[in-house]
Amino acid sequence: MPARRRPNSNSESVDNYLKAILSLSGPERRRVTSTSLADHLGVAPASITNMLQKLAAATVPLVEYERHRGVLLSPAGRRRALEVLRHHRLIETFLYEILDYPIEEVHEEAERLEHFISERFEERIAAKLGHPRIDPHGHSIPTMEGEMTERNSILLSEVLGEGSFVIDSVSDRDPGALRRLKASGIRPGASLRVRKRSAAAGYSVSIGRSSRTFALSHEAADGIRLLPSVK
Amino acid sequence: MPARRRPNSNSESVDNYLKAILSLSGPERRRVTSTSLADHLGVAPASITNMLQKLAAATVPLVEYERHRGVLLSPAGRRRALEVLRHHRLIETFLYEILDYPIEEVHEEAERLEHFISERFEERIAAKLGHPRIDPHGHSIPTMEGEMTERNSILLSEVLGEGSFVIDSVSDRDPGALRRLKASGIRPGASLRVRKRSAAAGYSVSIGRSSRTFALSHEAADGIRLLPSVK
DNA sequence: CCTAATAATTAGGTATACCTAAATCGATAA
DNA sequence: TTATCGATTTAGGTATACCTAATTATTAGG
Repeated sequence: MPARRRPNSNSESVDNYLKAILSLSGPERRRVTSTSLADHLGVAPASITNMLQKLAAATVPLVEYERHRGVLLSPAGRRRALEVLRHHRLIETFLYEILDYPIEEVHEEAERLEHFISERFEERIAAKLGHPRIDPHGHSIPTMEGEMTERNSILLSEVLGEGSFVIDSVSDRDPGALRRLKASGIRPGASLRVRKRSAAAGYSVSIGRSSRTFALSHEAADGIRLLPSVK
Repeated sequence: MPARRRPNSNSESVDNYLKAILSLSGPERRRVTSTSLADHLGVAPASITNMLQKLAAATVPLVEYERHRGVLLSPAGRRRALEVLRHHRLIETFLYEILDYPIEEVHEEAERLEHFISERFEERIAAKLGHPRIDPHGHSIPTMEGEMTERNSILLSEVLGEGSFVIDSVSDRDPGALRRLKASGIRPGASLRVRKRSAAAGYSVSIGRSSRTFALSHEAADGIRLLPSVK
């Protein structure tokens, strides 16, 4: 019994499985496959099956699991996943606002600390930050009650034609990409105009009032969420 | 291989063993017995032996261990122990100063987080706090280079007669005791006068200029370090 | 100097969270 | 309908960090 740290039986690993399922199942709460979890978490598919069976068999089941049919979060699993996600985004905001971290470094630190902070820590940084609802990447922060407002943003990679948008959020998973986007002025709230799209070359976009365009790969476009421009 | 988190092969458990050895071996760097480690860490003596053998056999040994003769930290072990101790005390100071934690709650949170913060986090909170050298309990914070200034304070429990002192530090290990001490005005920097001592009943002391005395058990006296009053 | 008590170690086992290799399931294409 | 292929699961192992019970060292007393 090494983990006397979590009396709630939620280890760091369990937390990460729950977060991954939350993220991959999307707002529509689709069933999530073992393979996509294995990819997302970087572990062997067999390990996924093992863990899902364990999570489903717990006294308070954290997932709903059927062999060969993927998983869904149970209410308890969803609750915990949202709590960890809240931790993650509060910590990111805190590192960025209070400790002056460069934006591309907040994710990695939050990814570790999210599992270990207490209720008190959560509450104190939230208070210090004025109970923020959005993190520095533009993602919304679940409430203490486990509610998360979903904006109906779309991925830049789903945009087919030209048009004007406001940048909703930017993925935090790749620090290098994030640093490059920052350098181009791509950050939540900025306006973005799609000039041209080609299946092969990706996108040609411009930011703000500038007429200078630059290229974005499809991969980069997969990390940028947009809202229709209100203008 | 669950802990890809620590490429340096220092798990949370290893960190805790190193810290315990550092603390128990004292400024004189006495050899530390398995039993005292088992007590301090709350694990079975057999587990101690196992871990010490592992730490001593590592490519870069973290302890010097001889069967039946106790352990000492190796240079590498001492370096890591002081790094973790620095983390602990910086985090405590940070929680107290920046996040307005009650003094008796900082220890437990720091105990968890000390293992997981990055170099950057350490550096940022140190900067934010103005590179403090003393934590809120009066303990000195090791430098980034792994040096720790030792003041030659004495334990209240070692005081035999009457006398006047300045409180150097207060143990953080028991939140309840710490809360009671705080309520009595016992905190680093305050002056303390020992009025009476009896082997059975403990101490009768007064704080500051007050003539009001109160009682301290021997147990409480074991958590209070004193410096001679300079007056 | 020997023995009894105490301290420390060895032996053997548990749970977590991974892994690889082998087996099996299920969806589709002939 | 069935053969096939990719997805998934089962079987069997590893390492960490604990545990208890049994054994062996050390040390202090008679």
